[in-house]
Amino acid sequence: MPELPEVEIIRRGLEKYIVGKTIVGVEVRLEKIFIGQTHQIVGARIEAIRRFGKGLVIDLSNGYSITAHVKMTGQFVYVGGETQGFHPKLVTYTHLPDKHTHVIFSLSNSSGGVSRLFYNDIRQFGWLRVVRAEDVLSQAFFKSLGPEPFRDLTIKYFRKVLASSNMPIKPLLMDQRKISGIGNIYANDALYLSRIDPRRKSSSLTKVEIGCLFRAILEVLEVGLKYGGASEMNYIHVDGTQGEYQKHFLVYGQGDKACRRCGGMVKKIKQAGRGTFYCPNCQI
DNA sequence: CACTAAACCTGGGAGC
DNA sequence: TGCTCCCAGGTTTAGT
Repeated sequence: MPELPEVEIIRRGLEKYIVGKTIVGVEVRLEKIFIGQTHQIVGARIEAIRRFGKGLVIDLSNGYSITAHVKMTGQFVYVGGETQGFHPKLVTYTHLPDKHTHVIFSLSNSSGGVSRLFYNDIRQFGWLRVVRAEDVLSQAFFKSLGPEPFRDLTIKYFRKVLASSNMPIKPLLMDQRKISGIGNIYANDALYLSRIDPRRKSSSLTKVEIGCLFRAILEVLEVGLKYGGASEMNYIHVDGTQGEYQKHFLVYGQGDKACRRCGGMVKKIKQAGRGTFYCPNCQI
């Protein structure tokens, strides 16, 4: 379920553990996951980690970058001296690689110590792609992304997008071409927080409702970040620990449970093929 | 162009 | 124990 907060937490983890290290080897165990040639990245130093929407970019010292998308079940897990053996929340990844490990990077630090970064992905939907640094943003995925919260998404643009769409508001929030970073969990929770029915036609929202929803989006993403993301399915941090936001869901995953605001029954419906949770009593 | 539906995959849970 | 069926959701592609 990685959305903006989860991918940002992964970005920070990669920044902490792999920036400054040199790639000394790459083992690709599942060809379709890794698009590119391993010789393009072996020998290069990792310079920076960037994020655009739910996509990651690992910039290397030789003019290449590795772009990545973890989709729903991808994991980057670093195993080295810095992460070994003392985390109370560690989800035990000392047994890596396992059958879901598709790419293994061997890294070395300036004093020659070797560590490893594993890319695991149960459902194999994610991808890693080697591209020239200058071509990253012209790659189809990155090119298609709309503005994102906390960066270039403005209330003015948000009003314009909503006003010009006949879609229900919830699928619109998840449309990465219009706004990037929001997925199913945070779309559900932002609409709940702003008391808006997810089925409402986007263009029917009033100026006040739009302002309220805009603030709710920033709020839920911030809370998600604060708790280290939602480890509902397979998402974990680069050091192998779990996020906690799944313990603080407002309405996501609460089907047939009591609404925490009014006590009414939370309803689950399907919109554009995705599960939608809302309280029919307090979301109007 | 807008929009929908299926495809990509595996694991976990329900029902039998 | 083990079978079938369904569900999870972020793109990506095919189709209307």
